[in-house]
Amino acid sequence: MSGEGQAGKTLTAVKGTHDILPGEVEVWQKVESETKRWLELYGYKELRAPIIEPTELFQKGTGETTDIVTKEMYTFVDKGGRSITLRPEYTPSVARAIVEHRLDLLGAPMRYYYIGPMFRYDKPQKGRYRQFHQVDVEVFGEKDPALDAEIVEMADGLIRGLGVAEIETLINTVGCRVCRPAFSSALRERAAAVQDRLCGDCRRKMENNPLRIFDCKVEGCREQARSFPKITGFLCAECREHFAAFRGHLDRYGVAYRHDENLVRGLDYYTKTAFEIIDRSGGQQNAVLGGGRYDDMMRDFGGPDLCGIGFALGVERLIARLSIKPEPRRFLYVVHQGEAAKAKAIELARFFRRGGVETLIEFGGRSFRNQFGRAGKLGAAWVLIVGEDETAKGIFQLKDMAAGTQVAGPPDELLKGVRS
RNA sequence: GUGGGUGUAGCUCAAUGGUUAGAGCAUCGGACUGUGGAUCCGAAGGUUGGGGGUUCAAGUCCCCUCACCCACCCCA
Repeated sequence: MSGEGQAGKTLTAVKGTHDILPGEVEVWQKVESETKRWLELYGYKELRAPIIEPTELFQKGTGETTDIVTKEMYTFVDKGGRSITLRPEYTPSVARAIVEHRLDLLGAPMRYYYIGPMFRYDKPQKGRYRQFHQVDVEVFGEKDPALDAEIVEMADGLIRGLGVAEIETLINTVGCRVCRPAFSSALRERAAAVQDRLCGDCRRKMENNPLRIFDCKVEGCREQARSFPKITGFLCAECREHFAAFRGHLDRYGVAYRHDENLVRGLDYYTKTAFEIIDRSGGQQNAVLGGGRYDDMMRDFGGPDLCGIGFALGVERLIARLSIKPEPRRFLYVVHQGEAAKAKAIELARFFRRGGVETLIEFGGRSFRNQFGRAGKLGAAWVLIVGEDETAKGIFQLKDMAAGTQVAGPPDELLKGVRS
């Protein structure tokens, strides 16, 4: 394509965004409906927040130091001079909605889900897009580790239920404000001692987020990281008990998981439980789902002291690993010839649609042969024949395209035949 | 933001620096004006991503640029 401002430029979708066309959209619809059904079995209700939010929401909620906030947000100033951001993630919006509408005073469980687009100004690659879609799940106000286990069991069951078999569920704990500082400084100290053997990125991580050294892909760093202190040795009593109880519940559910001490989450607000579901069949962007607990986020955000836990599932990443073929829809194709028949055909199309049958009628005015050919190619289940004779008698022909059989009758009788 | 790869018809791909850039599939029309996705015949479809350069001559070589793909960073 030609560059900006050049003549002959064709318009294309914005970099990192994609059209989801008929043929593929049916897979999305299936994933969305199955997801909704599954989450609602666990008592979740849909909460729909706007796509745009005040920029400040993410600065406070997601964290000023995160990559998302420092370099990945779509931010603009609106005509009223407000700084607006297309949401890069959903959790802050839910927190805002709870505070704004005082949902915490309703007495109902604060279990929410949402499926929709998120926006991050990343460099696109496989499994990573500038507009992408997440299934987002949030629970606020429940601190029992039984919930942590229930959520992981639900997430695991959702992905398996959709047909991704080669998955692995990873769990870890990242401690809390009481115990993490000691761990961080121990880690920083240890990393500093061997820093000449770490990559540049890790030397940088050493300062602001030493936990992330654990998920570096450079072999030298991985090797060093193996001898680094583990979080489990630093956990406070509360975090230790929480993690033990969480695992106990997972065992009771029979969920297969692996404790990965290197699992850290990218967002600042996580506390205690962290989990991820990855696809084992290879590929780089293999994290299909990630989440954890964030017990301090709501309070830091200026809201009530409510703990929270949740996850986000990447819909594109999930669908890339699915091979489901939705059932083709069965529909009726109306063929007609002549002016009077055309008028009747239009009337009959409406009659069948009102009767609940998907009906397609086209107005090309071609031969019956042509129209039949087209009905066959489009995959019509039935063809309704409306010619001069039929129109005059009020008795029409209905052909079953798969069987090749044909019956005659008045419209209401044919409708019954199609619906049975 | 950093690095690598690829750009030719709607799609998948051909074309030693040398005629008017081709093929398959798809589309449309005809054979075929009351019954099928087949077959045969035909048509349409392109500023070879864009711009500049080298050359008698560029789809092909060089530079720039854009887009897509892949990887890093980070994340879903």
